[in-house]
Amino acid sequence: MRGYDKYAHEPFAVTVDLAVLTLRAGSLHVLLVERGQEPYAGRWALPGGFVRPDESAETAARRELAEETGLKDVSGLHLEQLRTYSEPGRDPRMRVVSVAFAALLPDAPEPTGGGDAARARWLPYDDAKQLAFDHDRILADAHDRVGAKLEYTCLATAFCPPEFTLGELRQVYETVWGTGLDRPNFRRKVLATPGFVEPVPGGARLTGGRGKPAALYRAGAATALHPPLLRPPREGRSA
Amino acid sequence: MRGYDKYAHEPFAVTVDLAVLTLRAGSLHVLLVERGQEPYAGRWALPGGFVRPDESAETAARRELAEETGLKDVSGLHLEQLRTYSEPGRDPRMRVVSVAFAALLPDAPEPTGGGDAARARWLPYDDAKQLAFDHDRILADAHDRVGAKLEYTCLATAFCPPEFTLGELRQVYETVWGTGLDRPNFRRKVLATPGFVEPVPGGARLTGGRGKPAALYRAGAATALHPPLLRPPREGRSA
DNA sequence: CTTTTAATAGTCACCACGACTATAAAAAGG
DNA sequence: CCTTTTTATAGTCGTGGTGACTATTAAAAG
Repeated sequence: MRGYDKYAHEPFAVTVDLAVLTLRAGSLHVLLVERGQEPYAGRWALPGGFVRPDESAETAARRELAEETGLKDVSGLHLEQLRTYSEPGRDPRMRVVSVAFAALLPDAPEPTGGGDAARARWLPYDDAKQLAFDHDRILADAHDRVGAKLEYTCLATAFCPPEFTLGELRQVYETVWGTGLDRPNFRRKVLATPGFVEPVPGGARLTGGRGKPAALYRAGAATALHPPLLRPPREGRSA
Repeated sequence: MRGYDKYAHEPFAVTVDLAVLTLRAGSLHVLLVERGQEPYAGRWALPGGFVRPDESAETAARRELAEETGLKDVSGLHLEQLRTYSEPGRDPRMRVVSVAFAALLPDAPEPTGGGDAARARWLPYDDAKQLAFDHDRILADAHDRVGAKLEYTCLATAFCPPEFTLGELRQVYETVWGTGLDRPNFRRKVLATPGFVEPVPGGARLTGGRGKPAALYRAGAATALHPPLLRPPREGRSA
C-alpha cells in the first residue's frame, strides 16, 4: 500500500443508494423519490444520501431507510450491501462513490416523505425505468441479487410479515422470479428444509381469503437452504 | 435524496484492497505486503491503494493488481468486487472507505515488489493472521465468497492455467473447500455440466506427473453452473 | 346450492448423486 | 524386469430429491 502522503487529489463524496423492495398486490414494487433539482430534475431515483463522518455505510443506509419510509423501527429489516458504484462521471456535478443496498420490506406503508425529501412513492418494478444517474443498473443488480439469494437462503421470509402462509411465501418466489411454481411441490420442499419455517403454535390458520384456510408459519432459525430451492430453468436455454 | 448543498463535512478517502488468491503446492496462498510505517508497521496487509480521481474502483483494483504482482497482462484475470468497508475508525489516521476485491490467479509468480511497495510475498492462507487494519475480516470474506461461488459458477477455472486436467480442477475445489472429493463423481459431474469445460482438440494429455496421463481441458463458455456443484455437508451439522 | 379458488395429501417415475469397484497407464523403487 | 504406488477413467447400484400429476378438503363467491 502506498503512503498516505501521496494522497494529493480532490476527495470523494460517499453516498448510499437504496433499492427498497416490497410486494404489493402480487407484484414487486420499489420505493422511488422524485428529484426536484438538476440534474435529472423530475426523474425518479432511488432514495439515498450522504454518509456522515461518524457513520458506516450500513448505518447511513438504515438511517435513510427510516427517513424515507417513515417506519418507526427498521432494525429488524433485511438490509444487504449490493456493491459499490464508482465510475467517474456517474454524477455530473462531482466525484461520488455510492454504496448500494437492497432492503426488503414485508408490508408496504405509503412513504411519508419525511423531512425535505421530494415526492416519494412505490412504483411497480416493471415500470421503474429511466431512473436518474445509474440507478437503472443498481435496481437491476438488486433484483438479480435478490432473485439469486432466494435460491439458497431464507431471504424470502424477509418479504413476509411475522406470520405468513405457505401461499404467501410461494408468491414471493413467483413474483421475484416471474415464474409459476407447483403448489404441492413447493410446500413439500419448504417443509422438508429444516429451519426454513416453523408452524405457529396452536395451529393457527388464516381465514378470510378465498379457498381453504391456510396454516400460519413463522421464519425459522436457518439462514441458508441446504439443498437450495432452485428456480426452474428458463425455456429458451442455450444449448 | 438530499441536496448537495448539505454536503458540509470533511470528505472521505477511497481506497481499494485486494485479496489476491492463488494455489501453490496444493494449498491456498494470498498475496501480502509488509507495512513499512505506522500504523501497523511491520505487519502484513492486503495490497491496495487509493482510487485516483479519474478511475473507477475496478480500474484502480486492476492497476494495483498489475503493480503488486508485476504481471504484464492482468486483463484476463478474474476480479470480483466483494463489498465496501466503511466503519469509522478502521484507519486511525483518517476516514477511509475501502472497496475490497478478490482476484484469482492461476500460476503464482513471485511478486516483484514493483515501485515503492514494501516487501511483498505469497503467504499460505492459513498463516495469514493478524493482518493490519480490518484485513483479517476482508480476507475471510474473500475466502467465503470464493468458496460459495465455486458451487454455482465456473469460477474454479480462474485458478487454472488455460489448459488443465480434471485433477487440477478438482484440487481447486478441494483446496478452497478444505474437503476431499470423490474422483469419479467429480469427473462425471463436471463433464455432465454443459459449457463448464471442453476437451482440448486433438486429445492432448498431460504426462510427466504420477499415474496415468490425464486429458486436457479448457474453460467452457458457461459462466453459471446448472445445477450447482454443492460442497459436501459438514459433519457437525446443526440439527 | 353450485362454482370457484386455494390448501393439503398423496402417487409415480426419473435422474442426479454418493458410495463403491474395477481397470488402465504412467512413475518410482527395488 | 517386476512390483508397488499413484492417478485417470469406466462403470454399477441404491437412495433421495424433484417434477408432473391426481385427489380431497374447506372456505368464499355467485
